[in-house]
Amino acid sequence: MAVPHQADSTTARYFTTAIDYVNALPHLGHAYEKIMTDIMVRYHAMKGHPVYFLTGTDEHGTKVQKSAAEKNLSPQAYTDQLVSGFKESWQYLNIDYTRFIRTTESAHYTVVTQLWQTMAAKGDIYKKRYQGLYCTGCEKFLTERDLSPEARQCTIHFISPEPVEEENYFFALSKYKTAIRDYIQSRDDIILPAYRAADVLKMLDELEDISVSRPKTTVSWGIPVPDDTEQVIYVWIDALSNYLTGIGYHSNPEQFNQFWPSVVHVIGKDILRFHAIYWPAMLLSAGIALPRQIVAHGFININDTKISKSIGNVVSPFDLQARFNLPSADAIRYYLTTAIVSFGQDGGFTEDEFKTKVNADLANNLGNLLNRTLTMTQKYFNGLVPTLPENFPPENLQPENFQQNSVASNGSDCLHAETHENVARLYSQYEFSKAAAECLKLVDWANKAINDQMPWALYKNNQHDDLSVLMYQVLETLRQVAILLFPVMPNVTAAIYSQLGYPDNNSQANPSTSCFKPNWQDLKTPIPSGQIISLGPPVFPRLDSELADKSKKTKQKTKKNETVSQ
RNA sequence: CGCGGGGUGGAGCAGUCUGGUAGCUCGUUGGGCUCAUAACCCAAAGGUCGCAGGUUCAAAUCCUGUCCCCGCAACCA
Repeated sequence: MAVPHQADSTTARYFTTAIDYVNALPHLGHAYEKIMTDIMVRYHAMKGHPVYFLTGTDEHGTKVQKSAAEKNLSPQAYTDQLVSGFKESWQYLNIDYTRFIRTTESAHYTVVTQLWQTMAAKGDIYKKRYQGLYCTGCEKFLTERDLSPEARQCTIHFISPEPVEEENYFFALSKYKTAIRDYIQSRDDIILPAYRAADVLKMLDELEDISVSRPKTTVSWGIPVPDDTEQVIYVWIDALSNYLTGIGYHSNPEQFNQFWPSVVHVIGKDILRFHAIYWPAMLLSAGIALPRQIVAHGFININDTKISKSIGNVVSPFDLQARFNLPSADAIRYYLTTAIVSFGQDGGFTEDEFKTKVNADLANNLGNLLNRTLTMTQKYFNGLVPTLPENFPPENLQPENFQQNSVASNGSDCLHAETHENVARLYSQYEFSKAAAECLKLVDWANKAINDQMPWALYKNNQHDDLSVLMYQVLETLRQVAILLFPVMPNVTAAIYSQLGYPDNNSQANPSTSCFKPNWQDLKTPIPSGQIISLGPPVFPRLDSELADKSKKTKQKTKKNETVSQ
């Protein structure tokens, strides 16, 4: 999707993910959203922009209350358990969040209570008797749509719902209809992908006030309504306002003012309604500036089916780690990044596709390029980054000046400068799959350069200058690829950098977090000649490599036999 | 007439906004190379872009109609 370039007055960016409801451990769907957001954050950090990254968990409500009771735990103890599972997953996936918020934090209680009071003072919250049809199976009120047209029964439980009367607080949502329409139309990139904005505008037409509380008798696990001991605040105000708590709306005004409202909410397409309508309305009511952007991503299907516990196709990051013995989460990050080419669409995961994609792109192309390059550097240059020939004109590092089959260059001041610009543009437009593809083109270019110029032949023929330039170019290309792909794969790129001979500050205390924190400007500081490379084990071993070897060997044997028999 | 997304070589996808000889990855077949994780490089075969009309000198791309798949209820992003 196209994102027009805009000159924001501030470069600060505040990225949020949806907070996850803690009723089960995270799977690839959860992971996708966090990884996408993490890439945004890492990219902007590389560009030198101040960034703040909030993620967390939504912990109130009946389901948590019920699940906790089933396990004989207090709701708090129950959520504590699950939350640590979330945090472990995010740590494994290298989700580099600034703050992890839990809606059960006392800081959040303060913000929610205050927000409620502000909205109430504005006259936007009122009490209303609500009569509805309650299904004891669903444990909720049904709408007309939930009823079978003939029997007027619940379409799930096939029982007739009972009329029940409840007194709830309502939020005057419809009052803000026009203001929200204006907001959404104020720029063409408030909601991304753009086609979703039209959807939201349609929803606005039939907008009614929403119920924002529940009787304590129904839900006790929640934040109490101020000055009413009988009622508990329902999900909307409780959950959405985490974005305020998380940036220090109440506790850290300085930080809040630095980052608000340059906030980008990254969410699933299913909760767009709440973020594009309810949330702005609440903010308008409270007199708080509206978010800069709402980015609605698509879903990851597994084996062509929606992720679903009842279908049983849930795959967690740890499942993959165990199944493929992954050295780091980068394979998962890379796969999910490239699984959806057009941001906003759905994508798919299958074990076969995962293996194929990771082997082809990361092991065969990127990993193997590093390996073959370093081996040759070891062999031909005693493990030192070659020195360019005396009086070598720097502009001759341009691929098109050095060899014919080269990537295009616009004549900027360093190797692959045009790619740098393309990748930056794609990252800033959330086109991560295309950004990664652009980086892989450099890898292809280098693999081809080696094949075309045959450094082993140059070495034999004592064409030392040509050999030096070629190998230098390839080493420098690898260095740049490591920087460019850092947002997607923080681990592998760190390993590449380290094997290229850069000091590795990887702390022993926390090996999963590398200290490799490249800056976009580093692209322009080429690898120093004479640097001692550090050839190590493959940064990206093939997945299931024994099997791959076997099948290939069988094939070759067959081939040879055929040749012999001829 | 509910809303939205999608139907492009064997598989998975770009391209559709801004019409102009159909592109990428994987797979298949043939060849090359030997530095490498049996990886890498080259070449070939394979699609009239769901279907039918229309606009146009020209349509995957615009317009109309139509068929098929998926999501819009819980668990769940």
